[in-house]
Amino acid sequence: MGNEPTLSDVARRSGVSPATASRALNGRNGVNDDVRERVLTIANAMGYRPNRAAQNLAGGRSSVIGLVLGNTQLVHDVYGVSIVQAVATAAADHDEGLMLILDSKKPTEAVGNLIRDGLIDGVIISAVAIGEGWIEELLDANVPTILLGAHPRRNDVPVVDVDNRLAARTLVDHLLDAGHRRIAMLSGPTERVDVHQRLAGYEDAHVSRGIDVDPTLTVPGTFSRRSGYQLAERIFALKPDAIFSMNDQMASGIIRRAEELGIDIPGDISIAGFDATSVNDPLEMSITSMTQPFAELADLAVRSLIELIEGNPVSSEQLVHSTLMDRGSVQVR
Amino acid sequence: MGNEPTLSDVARRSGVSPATASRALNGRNGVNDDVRERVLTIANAMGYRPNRAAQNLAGGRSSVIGLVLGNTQLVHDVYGVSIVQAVATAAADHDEGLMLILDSKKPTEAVGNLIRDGLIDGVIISAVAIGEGWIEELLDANVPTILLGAHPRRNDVPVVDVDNRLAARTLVDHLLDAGHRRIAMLSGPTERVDVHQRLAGYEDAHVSRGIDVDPTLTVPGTFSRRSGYQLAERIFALKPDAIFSMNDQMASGIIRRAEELGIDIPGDISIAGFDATSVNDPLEMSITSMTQPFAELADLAVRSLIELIEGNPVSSEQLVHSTLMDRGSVQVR
DNA sequence: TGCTTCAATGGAACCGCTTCCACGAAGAGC
DNA sequence: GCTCTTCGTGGAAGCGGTTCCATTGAAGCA
Repeated sequence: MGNEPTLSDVARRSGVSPATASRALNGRNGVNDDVRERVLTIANAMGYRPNRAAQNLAGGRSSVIGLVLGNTQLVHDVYGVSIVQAVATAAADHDEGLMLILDSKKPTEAVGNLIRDGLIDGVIISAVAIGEGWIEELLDANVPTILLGAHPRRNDVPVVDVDNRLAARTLVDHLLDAGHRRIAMLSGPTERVDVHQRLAGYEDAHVSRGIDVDPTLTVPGTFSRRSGYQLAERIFALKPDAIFSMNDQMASGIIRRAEELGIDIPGDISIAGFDATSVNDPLEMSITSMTQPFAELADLAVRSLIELIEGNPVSSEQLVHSTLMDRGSVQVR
Repeated sequence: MGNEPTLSDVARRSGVSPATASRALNGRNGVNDDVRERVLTIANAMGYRPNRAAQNLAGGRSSVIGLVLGNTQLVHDVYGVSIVQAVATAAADHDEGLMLILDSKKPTEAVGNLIRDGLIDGVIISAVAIGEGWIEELLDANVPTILLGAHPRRNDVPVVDVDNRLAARTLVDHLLDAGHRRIAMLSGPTERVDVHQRLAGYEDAHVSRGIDVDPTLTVPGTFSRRSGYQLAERIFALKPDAIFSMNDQMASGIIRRAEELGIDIPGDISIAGFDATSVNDPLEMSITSMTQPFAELADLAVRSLIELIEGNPVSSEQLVHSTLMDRGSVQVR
């Protein structure tokens, strides 16, 4: 089995210099069209693939990006898993390698090393990692970075996220349209930006109809299913018509508790979630929810990161639209 | 901000040639001890880190390995997720980068390209990917490969796996010890090797006590929770004392159905699972199960792959021991 | 027609590291 | 005391690309 063809091989076969061959293959201009075509054809015929290590050494890019998730326990984290899967796919689509960085011990160092080692060109940091102090360091480390989900204290790093505010508003509008008026909300950790955004959306929906917002209807959760389960009774005690849970996992916990208490969902209380991950467990009741457009988010994040790496400007906030999935857990009153 | 120090910088500062510095840093012999120490100290002080792309170009290794999962939907796959997390951690522990390959479209090409591009040195293929035809190609492609979970038709590739047969036997012994005699089994896809191994373990346990194995007690499932739920009634109809489900997810489906049918677990029927992932959902009943020692498996796989990459022999099958987690879903009769 | 300008191309340096090979000095063997 | 090894070391050649710079020939212009 002969060795892999190199650029020189292609050049020789094409009757040009390596320099020209390189230019032709990389779409640089200053190459005659017929020459370019010939080189391309021959390279293709030879099954030529550039050696990335060499490219990287010479040119600076490795064509590998990192995905940082911090020390999440993926097993408990549907959102995180979805992100991983989506970003992996998006990266592949853009012909980028994807390096997974879960190292919980010293991620700054890990990422810094990866960058310095020349192994990756930039990183996508998932919101699930945000809040861990080391991220700050990383953000200051001057590596091309895209945040997937906003950071509470940094607005100098481009963010890609779902339009949380609008999504929440859409969902609450749906609830209001269905005739509900006392809409309890199970929110998430208050330091999270998306939580605030969704809260704002909740308020938007109320305000636009002149309905007062009752702050006592909001109960802070932790995004875990258990948290929904445990806080369910407290929420039921608020006597809501409907419950807006900031993710499906908590909603599922609430439903579980409701079953035990003999509360009929959606007969007695409507419920709506977020992330549209309830599809996760086909045995659980499906939940009306706002989608996280993972594929879109991931694609946008990867594309933006590439722009950043190539030195192009990227707008500081890019929001992706979420759509309502009506799955029947909201009943018209 | 000055540029990263290079090997030459270190060499110059140490008063030696780059060649010697390289040898010193890489632990090659033929370097005076005091020289080596001096170089090491200085390199350390300068915060020197080798540029991997350069190392790779010159030496051949990239210090990045791939993890191939095929086109699984991670969201539905606790096992797969656990593998990802464990392998990521293990790779980091061994100072290897981890490239995630989920590309479902043309993974052979993807992996082949990654290897040829010089981006990764070898791959770990998870059992969840096995059975997809392209794996065959990949295995023939002559890249260092470790299988995490046995392949039905290949024994020429080193395998790392849990000792399925012994584990199943241990579990069934536990059931038998508890006084159960009619032990129904919800197995997995019959083409899977681990399924056969666990079946063998089930038989081992029976045979060693002179108990006849009743093949009608075995029902094939698909490892999904839904499958457990759907097959539950069929299993209940077998009037078993106990059920051995080949993973916790199916067991959880069975339990869900039992709840609905008013069957008391473990009062009426004991149940035991596999993988010990039931911890996944704190709201579901916990299930007596055999552990998948993910951390160990991953570590062993990574270490073995490194051996392979370095040209050292690796035994064709390495089994990791599983332990019984008694979580109370088995009741003594 | 003669000179400038520019597009197309090749030559060569370089990215940072590893390793082969040559060389000198010191220790071993006689 | 004089070769023969052996050990420690430096020089230099790549690894496979990219890119700067020089060169050339043709087109453009007066």
